[in-house]
Amino acid sequence: MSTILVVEDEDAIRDLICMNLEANGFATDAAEDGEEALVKARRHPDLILLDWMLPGLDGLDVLRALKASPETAGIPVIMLTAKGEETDIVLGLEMGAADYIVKPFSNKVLVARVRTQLRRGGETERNDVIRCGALTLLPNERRARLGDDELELTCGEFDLLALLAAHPGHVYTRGQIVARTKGEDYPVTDRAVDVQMVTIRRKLGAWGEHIETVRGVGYRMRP
Amino acid sequence: MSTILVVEDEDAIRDLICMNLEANGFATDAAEDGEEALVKARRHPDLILLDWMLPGLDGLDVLRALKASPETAGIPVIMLTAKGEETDIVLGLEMGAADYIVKPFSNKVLVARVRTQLRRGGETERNDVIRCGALTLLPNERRARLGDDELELTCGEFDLLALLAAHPGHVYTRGQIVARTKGEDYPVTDRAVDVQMVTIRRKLGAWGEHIETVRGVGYRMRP
DNA sequence: CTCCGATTTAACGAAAAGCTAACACGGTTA
DNA sequence: TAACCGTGTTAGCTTTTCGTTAAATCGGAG
Repeated sequence: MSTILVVEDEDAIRDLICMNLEANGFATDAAEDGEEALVKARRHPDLILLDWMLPGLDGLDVLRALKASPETAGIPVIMLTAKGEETDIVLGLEMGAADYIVKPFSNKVLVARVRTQLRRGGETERNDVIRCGALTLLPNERRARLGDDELELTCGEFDLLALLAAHPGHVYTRGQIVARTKGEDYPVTDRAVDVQMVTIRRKLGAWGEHIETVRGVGYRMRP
Repeated sequence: MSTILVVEDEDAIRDLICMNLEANGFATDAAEDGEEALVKARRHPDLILLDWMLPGLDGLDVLRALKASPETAGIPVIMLTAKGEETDIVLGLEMGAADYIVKPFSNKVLVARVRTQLRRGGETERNDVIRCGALTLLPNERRARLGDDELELTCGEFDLLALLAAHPGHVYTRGQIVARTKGEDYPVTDRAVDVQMVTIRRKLGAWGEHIETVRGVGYRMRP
């Protein structure tokens, strides 16, 4: 599922946009000013909807900061502008914004535009890599390496490992693991997670120790 | 230099757009109806500006035809629509249009949008030769060679192979494969991909091993 | 040290995913 | 019209993965 970061200072509009996006199957994150936006952009949203008129840092400042950091430069940004800010629009597009939408806009247009950008983002290879100690995961290629050795992981094992490795130190309950690798309300026993964990640990060999069991809670990956 | 195909039935507007683009360093080609557009699209323009209200074939028809042909499907299309054609806009974007501009528009906005699309397009595709190990694909001529032997591939087989070979290592799901070789929402079973894969592998002989099945996900090409 | 609940682990069977042959359909050619 | 080609679907078969069960093991509180 794709996550959209919505940056907009007016509560009502922000909530409306978020609700609308969620109704269409997107996850959302929200920020109400430029600084919050820059912080939350580090969480790797798939797309950012950026209001142009913000208190403090304005849209252009935020966009410039986003494009300046390699970590966030690849995230497509759609500007939200009011009528008559045409100069800003050109500036924004030349600064690297992917698109703009003029307020007021309809829900349908918003969603269609978002989809277009996401589709495109999927096409251009975003070569992201998940690294955690000696472990390297390539989600695009669905390959895993430990040091220089290729690991033979099944689909489910890869997803589970990717979840833990993407957030080292974070503890996930078995329920969360199932929800995030199989989908919400996927009907399985908690034991299923344990079992999969066993085979993963076995495949990781000695390095398997880095997956810690947090008794009574779940599992965590140590970097 | 990039060439833009401008499809617009009103002479005055078409000339205006062309002049404007040329003043900004683009080459232009012009068509005044849908059929002419489809013919001229075969000349590989870098981008198409497509008016939505055309005599005869309308914009949607033209877009559909463009996306249906592998030869032209990759060319980004920006729709030119009048105010209040919101339904059309959504339709167009979902049919694969890259963007839209609402008339009347300023020259600056037009050029900025065109640049945005070209920048994007230029980053990705437009390679004359796709090479992956012993495999060589010539998209322009639609020919394929394995070592020194010419391969007899059907149209669909070529597209599929080109997709995988253009991004070695990258795993594509069956859905993505269909979407990118046949078009978004093309109605086929996933099995269709498997079947095509069988014949491709057979034609590749021993080298077919380089196409790996990633169980639970899709297919991947090993360099 | 003992007990109890939580976790690890092996084993088994069910379910899913993939491969492939056979067939169906529409379009083009002889 | 018949034969052919490209393309999809269907269905049977094989391989792999997944989930449950149940027994063994572990860890910490008392």
